[in-house]
Amino acid sequence: MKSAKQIILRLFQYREFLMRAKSIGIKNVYSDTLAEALGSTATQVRKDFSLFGITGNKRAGYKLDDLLSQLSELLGKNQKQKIIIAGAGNLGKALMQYDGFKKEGIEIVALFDNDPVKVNIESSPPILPIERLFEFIGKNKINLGVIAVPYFAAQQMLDLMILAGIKGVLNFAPISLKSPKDFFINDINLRLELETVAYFIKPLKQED
Amino acid sequence: MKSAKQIILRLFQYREFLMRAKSIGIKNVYSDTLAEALGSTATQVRKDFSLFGITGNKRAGYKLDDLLSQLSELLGKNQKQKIIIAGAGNLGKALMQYDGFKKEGIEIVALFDNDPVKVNIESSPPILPIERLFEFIGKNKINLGVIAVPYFAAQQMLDLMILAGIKGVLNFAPISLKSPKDFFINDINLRLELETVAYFIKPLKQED
DNA sequence: ACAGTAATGTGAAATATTTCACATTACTGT
DNA sequence: ACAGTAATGTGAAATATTTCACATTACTGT
Ligand SMILES: NC(=O)c1ccc[n+]([C@@H]2O[C@H](COP(=O)([O-])OP(=O)(O)OC[C@H]3O[C@@H](n4cnc5c(N)ncnc54)[C@H](O)[C@@H]3O)[C@@H](O)[C@H]2O)c1
Ligand SMILES: NC(=O)c1ccc[n+]([C@@H]2O[C@H](COP(=O)([O-])OP(=O)(O)OC[C@H]3O[C@@H](n4cnc5c(N)ncnc54)[C@H](O)[C@@H]3O)[C@@H](O)[C@H]2O)c1
Repeated sequence: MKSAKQIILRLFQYREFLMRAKSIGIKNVYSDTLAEALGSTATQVRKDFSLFGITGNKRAGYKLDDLLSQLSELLGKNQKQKIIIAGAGNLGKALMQYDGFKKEGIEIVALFDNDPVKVNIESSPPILPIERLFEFIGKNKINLGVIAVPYFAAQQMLDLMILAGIKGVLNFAPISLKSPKDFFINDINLRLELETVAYFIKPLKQED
Repeated sequence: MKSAKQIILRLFQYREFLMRAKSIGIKNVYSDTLAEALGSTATQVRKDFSLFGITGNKRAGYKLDDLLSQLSELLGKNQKQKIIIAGAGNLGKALMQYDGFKKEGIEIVALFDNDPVKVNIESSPPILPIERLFEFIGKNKINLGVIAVPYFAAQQMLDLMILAGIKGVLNFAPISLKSPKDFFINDINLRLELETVAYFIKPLKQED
């Protein structure tokens, strides 16, 4: 099984749509429905399912509840996920205040910062001094971290997290981090994502 | 020329690294240097360049300044880019306060919100009432927008932006938006990005 | 001056991903 | 009861992307 990041992201998107469809009372969907919703194709949808052994009903599409539970199981959404965030700046706090994680079983259990002004053990989740990161990860068996510190602090933060037992991170620092092969890093560089849009909307010169 | 989003993103990453390398006094780089820096391969780097007609010096790699200016030209970084943000919530404000855009020629000229409490025409950039979005885009010839409103408001926001003359958006709302074919949308769903990491660090069952 | 070599640049091969084409199947309607 | 059909599921084909292999070239060192 390859499970490239792309396919997994699509499976999450299918699930996302299905949950919304369920909430408005829909009971059955077709590969076509999913395709339409994501701007993809019906074949793509069925191929994705086929790759993971997810099946529907010939002629009658997919029972929404069944499909949803198959996807949830596959994607590991039946377990809760605790995460910590390194860096309680603009982005760290935006994530902290976002209310969309909880209902998907993602709990931000703490943020960490080296700026005493940012520290606030009373907030929910608490913002703790960075010195407590290592111990906290171990004690609470956290395996997923978010890196929202400036780029020059990102590698040391990652090293510390790895040492403490973290297995994968979502990294917002605009720098390519080094890690062991079995460690999973998902890099998101928001500025580059913005610049990419800018590139594609530029009037083309003589490209063909 | 295909110019898939992926390649363009890599070109931006090369540029990113080169700027940092330049700042520490490096004058020459090799495809190997770039590959190492991004966790890619030297062939990939040269192939990417080759596809866009970027050339170096056989045997002597690339002169950093030359390469940088070729990439900058190609990626359209010689022009400034003005952008607006719809939604001055957690994420909109995080972007507003981020200081890394300006030095890359990206200027957030205004945010827009329908919550009077959020509006602040004195801030820099100003947070304006949503009613002014349409007129503002037209007057200031903005062609790039960011969607940072809740998902239920995202499509109407996009429609409005398109009507006003926007050519592409970075969309944070967790929903697949409909737009004309020649309109460019870059979707970023932060929750799914986090869930993807969670998926990959799960102890595998019997996948092979 | 020139041999050795370490780099680029790029077709071709390999691999990954998407799309096509169609056999299979179960529902629907009479 | 059964013919028609509208859907799935999936090998095979097509396409896209990455990697290989190596000819070319210009620098380096003597
Ligand atoms: N905010 C954005 O819109 C945006 C856009 C693109 C990229 N990014 C990147 O995301 C990351 C976070 O951005 P931000 O805007 O939240 O930055 P920020 O400066 O607002 O916050 C960074 C936080 O990290 C803390 N910090 C610094 N060094 C630390 C250390 N060694 N240990 C612990 N904490 C430390 C700081 O005290 C601060 O609170 C940065 O790498 C930034 O380049 C952010
Ligand atoms: N903050 C995060 O970490 C995070 C994570 C994942 C996804 N998202 C997505 O990003 C988007 C923004 O998230 P956020 O956390 O900033 O949300 P938020 O609720 O903090 O901010 C949304 C803002 O949009 C404004 N708004 C609502 N309807 C509007 C309308 N019709 N016109 C103009 N303004 C309107 C609200 O007043 C608010 O200020 C949302 O779609 C959210 O689902 C955010």
